[in-house]
Amino acid sequence: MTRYNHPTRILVALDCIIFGFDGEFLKLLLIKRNFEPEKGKWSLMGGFLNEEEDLEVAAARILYELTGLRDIYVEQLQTFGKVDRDPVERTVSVGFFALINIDDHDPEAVKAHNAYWISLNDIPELIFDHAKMVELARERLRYKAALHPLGFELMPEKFTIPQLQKLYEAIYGMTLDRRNFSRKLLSTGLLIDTGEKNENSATKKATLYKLNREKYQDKFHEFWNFMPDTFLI
Amino acid sequence: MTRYNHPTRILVALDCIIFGFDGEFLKLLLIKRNFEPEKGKWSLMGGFLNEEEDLEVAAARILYELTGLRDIYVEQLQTFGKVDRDPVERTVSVGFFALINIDDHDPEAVKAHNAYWISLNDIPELIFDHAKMVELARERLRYKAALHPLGFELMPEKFTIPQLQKLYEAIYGMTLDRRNFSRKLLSTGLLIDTGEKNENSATKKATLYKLNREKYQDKFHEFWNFMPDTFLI
DNA sequence: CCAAAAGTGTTTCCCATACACCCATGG
DNA sequence: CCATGGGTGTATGGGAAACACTTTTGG
Repeated sequence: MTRYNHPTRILVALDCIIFGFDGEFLKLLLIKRNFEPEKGKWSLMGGFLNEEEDLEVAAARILYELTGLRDIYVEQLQTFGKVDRDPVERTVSVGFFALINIDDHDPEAVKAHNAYWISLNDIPELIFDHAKMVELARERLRYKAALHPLGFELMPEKFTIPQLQKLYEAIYGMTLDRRNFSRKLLSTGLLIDTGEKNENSATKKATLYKLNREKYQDKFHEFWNFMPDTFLI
Repeated sequence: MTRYNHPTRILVALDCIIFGFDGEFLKLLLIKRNFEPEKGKWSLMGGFLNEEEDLEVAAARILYELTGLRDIYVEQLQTFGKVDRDPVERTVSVGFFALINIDDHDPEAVKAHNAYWISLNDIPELIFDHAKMVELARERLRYKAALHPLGFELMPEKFTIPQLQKLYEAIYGMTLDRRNFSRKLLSTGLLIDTGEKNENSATKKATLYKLNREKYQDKFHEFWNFMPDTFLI
């Protein structure tokens, strides 16, 4: 079998930055490592690329292994390739950015990997360059969520507008005007009124909406404007 | 020396999508391969990642080798990792997106690599998945140039507003209103009037501007709006 | 009846758009 | 003096932002 005449073949790893939202805080699914290397420390969920496996397939495999979920929102973040990023051996790692509904994950799988949902405000020290990956993923979320209706990926099937507003306020660390936010969202035509109300409320029950999936697919790449003009990245 | 107990180490390649603008057309720097594999066919400029070399350093090395330029605009595009993307051997390739002033490149280096500037309208068939890389890079350029003052990277040191408008029209394949474009650009405060005029003109000579580099650095990541609101990706 | 949260309405003001007009230059 | 392209001015409309008010619910 023919091969290239180049000496350097390298381990290719994948690391997944997995976001969730519990109604109040933005969270990441992190692993308290009960295996080597760096046993006992915190890290992202990762794995190695196999010989006969597409890169995206490997990412889906690793995400499924930890969360029990398929067909979730995943995009490539960036590839990290500093020589010394992994002290064990030269490794290039492709970072993947995932958004899931925090209620959908399989608790068994998460527990089996010794993984926990950690608020973005309380991220512990992470191994290797994982902190840099998290920071970049956070910027990417802030960037894209301002322009595209990304936030729905973090919501349950049915949700209220105030819940969605809380998500945006968590992403950007700022408060938003209730009335303008609601109008902006409804004007996108992305919301379908389910006719139901949120029963978990001590006051006026908010309307439960679901996502208009067809329109969401069609218009996802258009530029929208989910944040006030006064907001700057 | 300790190593990971994983069997698959893979060649890591880099491929560079290099954009230039000649005043009329957007162009790519492509290679007519006079070496194996796929000798005689067209491809992007690429190379392999070395053992003791950071990924970004490798990209800069490859770009320097072809153009003779350092400190140009480079960003990671995406990593391509289909199993069969390279028929010679399993190879993962990191795509890099570069913007250069077409007049600055070293013609000797370009000639030595048998490279040519090809208009984006006339891209020939490319090897492997390079056509996909080009398409993605093109989308990235269209995306970012609408939001950030990226276009200046493709301009010479001194340029006129009509020249810049021609660039945007080439990127998006549409005509723009002269007067609104000019106002929008000037209102950013990114342009410094050099006091000189473009002498290569048969009619009224346009003002030559240069980029306000400090402001450009500071404000690059803010959201701007260089395209009409009616424009959708 | 009251407090807290959800929903709807209104006014104002800025800015993007779509125009028209004037200026400079070479032939 | 005229054709071509560069530069400046202006009216208008839509939409974002900043507000006030009403409605629903549980206690």
